[in-house]
Amino acid sequence: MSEPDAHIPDATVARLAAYLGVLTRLSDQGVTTVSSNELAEAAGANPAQLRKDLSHLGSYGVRGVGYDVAYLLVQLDQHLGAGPDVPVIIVGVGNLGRALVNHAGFSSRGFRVVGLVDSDPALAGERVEGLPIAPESALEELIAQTGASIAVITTPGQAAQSVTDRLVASGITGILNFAPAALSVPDSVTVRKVDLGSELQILAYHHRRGPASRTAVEPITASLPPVAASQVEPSQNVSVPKP
Amino acid sequence: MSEPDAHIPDATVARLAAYLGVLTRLSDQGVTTVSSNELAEAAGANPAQLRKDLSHLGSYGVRGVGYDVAYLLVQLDQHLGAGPDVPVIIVGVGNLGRALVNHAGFSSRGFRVVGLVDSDPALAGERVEGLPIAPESALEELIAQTGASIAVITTPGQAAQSVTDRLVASGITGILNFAPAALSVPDSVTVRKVDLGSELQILAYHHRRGPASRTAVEPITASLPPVAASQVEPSQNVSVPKP
DNA sequence: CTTTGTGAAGTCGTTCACAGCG
DNA sequence: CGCTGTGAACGACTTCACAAAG
Repeated sequence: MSEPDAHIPDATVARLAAYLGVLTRLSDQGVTTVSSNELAEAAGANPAQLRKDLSHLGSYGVRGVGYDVAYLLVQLDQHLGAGPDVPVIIVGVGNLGRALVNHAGFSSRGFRVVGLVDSDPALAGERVEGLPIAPESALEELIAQTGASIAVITTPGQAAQSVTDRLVASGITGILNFAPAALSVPDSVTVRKVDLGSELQILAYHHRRGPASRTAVEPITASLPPVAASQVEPSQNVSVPKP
Repeated sequence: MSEPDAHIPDATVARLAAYLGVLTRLSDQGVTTVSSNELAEAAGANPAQLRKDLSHLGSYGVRGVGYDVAYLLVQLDQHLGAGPDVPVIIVGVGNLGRALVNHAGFSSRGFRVVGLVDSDPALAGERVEGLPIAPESALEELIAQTGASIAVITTPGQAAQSVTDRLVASGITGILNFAPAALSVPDSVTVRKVDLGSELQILAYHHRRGPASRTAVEPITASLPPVAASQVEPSQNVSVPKP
């Protein structure tokens, strides 16, 4: 299975994104070669799993040596990336929305926040990190002008579904949802949900079980409920066992 | 399996946390009864899965009727929760850290941010939402004084591991990690990782596959790599198919 | 001799479908 | 008669272990 176009499991895609991040850092550090052992450890994964994940894309390693960082980086980018400067808009400019405008993790991956929208008229026109906040009525226009196909929702839960419907109608195909609500979208749209409150709740649960229980957590891109639709929870977890 | 103490799969725990959030909202709205169908839809899950999840805790429903919202809420709280006002500290007071200090999703779940730490001396003493920023040297003291057992890391990636080591040494048992780094911790500590850059990358991947491919995303508490250790990625995703 | 790539086996989680109970 | 609770079937992901390649 070295052919590129086959179906790639969701769990694998999530890990590939993590590998990409690690590779970018290694490349910046001047590292030229990595073995599956090294890369897996840096990404919090299992070496065998990493090799299998990579095998979905093709054979980019050299037996007896490992992987060329620069080359693998390019290959991963071609499979996952959408080129540099992918436009993203943020809907809901509260504390969280503001914090994400210049988020380093976004820009380092080639994403750029090109638009902000908020329903509060008092915010219209205000600038955050140099970017003006558009009124909610300008949502469709903003998407058309910026060409964004990915949106981040940081509104209160009750506003999330109506915003989502408008985003979808305007051609958005990927949504990162921080609002505490299950979004309903067509199968053609992918949703990943990040529920920070649930994250702490999960940590509290493990704590209550006592320091003795070593219940593994979910890996970043562990397993997902493979459904035809596309609501995903970003709360992926990665278990880091001690091999 | 109606006995409480059995082992609960990580995937289930993550969903239970989501159910808890939905139930709280329903309760606030005055809803007194829900069926597995209704609750599952609101949480973005499958009715059968929800019933199975709940069965890990016991039989709290009434056949032919559904679940009593208030009662189920209490039961879930007892299994997941750690009581009201669970203390949490945040290490790394950048944009993201500041945004999380008064995050509504935290307080509504009973968590309260009681301490802030940053390595930048220039920030020491500054207040965020009324809470003073402590110097890094006071980390251990802060944990001892507040009794926090859960920490949120929002530092740059390179600082994450050293901070983690100190947190663990001070008795922290749960870590929510936003830094782009795989943390190494003992089995007794649970780590959940949220990598926002990877989240967008995953969305971009699905976009590239064209609107035709309805690759399901990972469910919030889908499958995890069950390891003895406890590094989890919060990037859980939930697929929301159209039943 | 080292490290990749991968079929096969094993494990875990989700979905089905119905018995059980109100 | 409706809806829950659950054993059993199914499917997916992970881990193993080794052949192949450099």
